[in-house]
Amino acid sequence: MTTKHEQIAAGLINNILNGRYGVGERLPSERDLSARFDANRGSVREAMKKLEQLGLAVIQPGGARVKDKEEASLDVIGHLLAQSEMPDGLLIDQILVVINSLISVAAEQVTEFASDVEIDAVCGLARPLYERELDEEAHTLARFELMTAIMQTSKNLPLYLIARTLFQQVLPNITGLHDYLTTDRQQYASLALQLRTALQKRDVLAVRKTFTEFSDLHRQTVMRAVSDARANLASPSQEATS
Amino acid sequence: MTTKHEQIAAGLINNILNGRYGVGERLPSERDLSARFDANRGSVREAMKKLEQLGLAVIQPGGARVKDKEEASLDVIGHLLAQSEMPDGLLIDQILVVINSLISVAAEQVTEFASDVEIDAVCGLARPLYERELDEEAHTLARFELMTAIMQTSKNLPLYLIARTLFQQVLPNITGLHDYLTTDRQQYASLALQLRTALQKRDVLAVRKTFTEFSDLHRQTVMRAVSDARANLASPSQEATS
DNA sequence: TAGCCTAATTTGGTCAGACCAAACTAGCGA
DNA sequence: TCGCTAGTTTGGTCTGACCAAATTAGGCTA
Repeated sequence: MTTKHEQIAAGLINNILNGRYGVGERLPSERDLSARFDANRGSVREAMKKLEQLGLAVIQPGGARVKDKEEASLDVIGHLLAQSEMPDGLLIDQILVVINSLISVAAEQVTEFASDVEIDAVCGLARPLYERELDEEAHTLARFELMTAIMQTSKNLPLYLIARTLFQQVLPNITGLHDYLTTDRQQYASLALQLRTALQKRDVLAVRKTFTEFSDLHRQTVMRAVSDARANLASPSQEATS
Repeated sequence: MTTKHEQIAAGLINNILNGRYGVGERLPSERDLSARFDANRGSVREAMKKLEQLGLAVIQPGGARVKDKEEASLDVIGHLLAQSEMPDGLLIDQILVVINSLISVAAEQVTEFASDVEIDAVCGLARPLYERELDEEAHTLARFELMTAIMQTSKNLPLYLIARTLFQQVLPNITGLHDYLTTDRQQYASLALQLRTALQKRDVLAVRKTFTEFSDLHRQTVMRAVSDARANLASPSQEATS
């Protein structure tokens, strides 16, 4: 069971993201909330603290007010994705765009500055993509691990923190998509090989090109799954359990 | 005066980032800390909540443990920059690399999808850079505003949240650099003009090219200031107060 | 002596009730 | 109608307490 202040925070977050509390509006007082959630005021305060950290509310003497989503922390993304049963396709696409951009930068940094050992380690993580037969879930995981490794090897802390945060927000919210994923393993394998040779030759241009293609492929794959899933959700057929 | 839990949190954050508490090590208990900071346990708990949100510690029954910086939230960047009197040049450079990458993406999105009105608004924000004579601070602010506008107009929420977070972390920590900034206004002006025409023609390639140059220039400017500042700090001369 | 298992202690999670200062509100008076 | 004031509400902090889980210490067994 989750702790009480987590439940309270989750409830408040949902209410805010659903628009049940408008921007600028005052949230109920801590004493109100403690009564409503049948909890102690201290617990409510801890939940409010979380809202403040998420950037969803400002807490001041006199009352807590709802802030605009655009002023929030990056961590709201996960909550936004979790709002509806099937995550918002547009939002996922936007996230992928960002990740793709960051991973290109990271890959260039790696190509230029990483040690041979580090390059080898990264290449090792690319291997499963062209050597082994992986099921959908394992394939997704392998891709994420490869990307994470590249980000980490880039030694760019902010970049890595952003990527890790985004992954953490996205991964738990796309489990429902696994049934709809149709991964073109062939193409991924060819790209993984391409990446390996480019990295080992330290060919920045080739790496960049590979990642552009890799990104496009990745984005197409996910977006196709999202639209399939949404279509299926709209008119559920016997495929739902396949 | 800041609130008590903020003071406590600040103290703990510093101690962690300074390495006074090693990774994996157990933090003092809430009761210990409340005695040490002469505060109530509830206040300490609120501070701990902040640490947890920052990703600097995990809190479990049995004790709170320090996490690795790499598992932290993006918000630690600001605290990292604030650690030393003069912000870490490498870290700032890494941040700029990320921002540059993101703004390129945003600019491309804007060029392709933004309405004419939005394009005009962005161009309006570029104007001060080539029309007016701005002092260092105003120039920096104008650049930030232009970048923020582009990010916002891109309609990519994650991208915008990341950029805004980074700006918020960086801006308060580079005020000490203003005295060392030597901005090449000529070049900025020319690039701003270039950007305007490229945007209005909706020429993606030109926009991309402009932003590559813009980014390089920006990065060089800031990095020069950082190294100057650090040199001056190492051997303070009469210039310090200029 | 080495290793395991139990019991005492410590720790975080929650609760109740209270006081203060700042912010807000309603009502009074000019 | 406007402005000021008194009362109320709100967040910030404090004291002290109980519970369950985790940790630790100790004793017991092999």
